[in-house]
Amino acid sequence: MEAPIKILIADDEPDIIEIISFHLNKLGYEVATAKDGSEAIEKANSFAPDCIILDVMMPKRTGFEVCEYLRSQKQFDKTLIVLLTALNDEASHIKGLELGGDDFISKPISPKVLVSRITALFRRLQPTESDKKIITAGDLMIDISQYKTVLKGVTHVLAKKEFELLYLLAAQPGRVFLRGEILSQVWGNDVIVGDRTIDVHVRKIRAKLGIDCITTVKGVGYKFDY
Amino acid sequence: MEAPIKILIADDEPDIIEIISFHLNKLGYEVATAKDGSEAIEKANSFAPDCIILDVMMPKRTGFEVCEYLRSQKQFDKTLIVLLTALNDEASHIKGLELGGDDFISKPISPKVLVSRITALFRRLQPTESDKKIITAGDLMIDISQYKTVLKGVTHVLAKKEFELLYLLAAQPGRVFLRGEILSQVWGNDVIVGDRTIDVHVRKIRAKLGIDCITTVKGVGYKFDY
DNA sequence: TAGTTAGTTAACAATTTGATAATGTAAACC
DNA sequence: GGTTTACATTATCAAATTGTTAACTAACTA
Repeated sequence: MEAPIKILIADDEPDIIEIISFHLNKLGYEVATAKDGSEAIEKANSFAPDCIILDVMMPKRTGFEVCEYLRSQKQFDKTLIVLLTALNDEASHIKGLELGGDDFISKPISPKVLVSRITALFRRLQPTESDKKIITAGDLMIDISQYKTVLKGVTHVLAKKEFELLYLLAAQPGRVFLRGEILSQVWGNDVIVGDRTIDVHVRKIRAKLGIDCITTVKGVGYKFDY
Repeated sequence: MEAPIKILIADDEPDIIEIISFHLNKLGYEVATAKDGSEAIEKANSFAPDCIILDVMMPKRTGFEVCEYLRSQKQFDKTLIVLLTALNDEASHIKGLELGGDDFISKPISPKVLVSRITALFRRLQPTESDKKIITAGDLMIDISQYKTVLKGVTHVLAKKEFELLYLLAAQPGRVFLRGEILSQVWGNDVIVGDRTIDVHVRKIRAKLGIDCITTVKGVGYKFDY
């Protein structure tokens, strides 16, 4: 995510708001606050936060009501909702989660733990992070999820081994890979192939892309340089 | 998900295992258990659970160690990890989450709350945006609620598996799906079918729609591209 | 119960890919 | 200047992968 992550805190106790804001700000989050349930809904709409921390016991509308409302609105589909409460009874805990809350934390709250839990939730929310593996270098783009390379807007289709070899090198531009490293990474340790095989594949990549993005380091190996 | 959700419980106290298993089973989850850290890792590999509940204090390997190990393995990327502990100190709470845990719960645990929290975590894992029932790409429309595809205004009726395969690929256009992914998503992990089965279905889809919207990536898999 | 449909498998054809050998080339070394 | 060394190039062939067709089975339907 490019823009800073936005978090809305809704609680009627100014002390709580202040201490949580302080910790979240310190970590680079953009924070907005609300002092009751109605304001929480207003701010949710205007601020469009990525995460909303809701005290259950608030004037005007309870955290439960706000949570239920937010969950009924499509634009808050992906918004994390963390419910805070002084009550530690099982029933409200379960109710909070059933209304669509992502976490339910009983007071007294350690700000560090709260922040830690929110971080854990955000981590889970980024499923594409590990999937999206796109390397870009100048006008060359290498996308492993699509198994394709795009150079100056033109897509070039590489064979499996060619692609894997290019991807390995391009993942660490400038770093020289020994022939042995390349063999074990791309071909695996079990397969036994000759040294010349690498040369041939390097040549094919150069030919297909039409650019010399792979540099030979004589007597050592190859590196991606573009 | 077609197949039942699998949960692994690791705790050295048989009572805890029994009561949690009971509740999870009742809700239709498939449950496996382990009595120490080493067994937890073994079972994680053989059982391939969607969620792992780890007691922190276990013989052989602690929950922290197991958690750290699992997070270092790529195949457990998407596996939920819930840590249980008798200690309620802030430091281990934060440590557990930083090691990659998705939730951290202090004992004594209410089984209902535990189950409720796990459900909340799973709910978040479900793709909300791609929950869209209708996929459109150019003049092709794929409607899962009616199980039909409309191309240039003409409705084409695909068989169940054909449709599910097309739907999976079309949900993420351009993304290459490995054969293994396709098998586990469309056919499920338990069913064993040959590789040719996928080819045949792809062929049927191409024939019925009359367009080549599925591209073969040799040695890798298939992708939707239109 | 015969006919239909979906799903799967098997067999073979078509295609692509990968590895190797043979040869060419350029720099390094003596 | 000849020799050696290292890498590049080309051509070829075997192996792997996928496409296609046909046939079989199970479930459903009339």
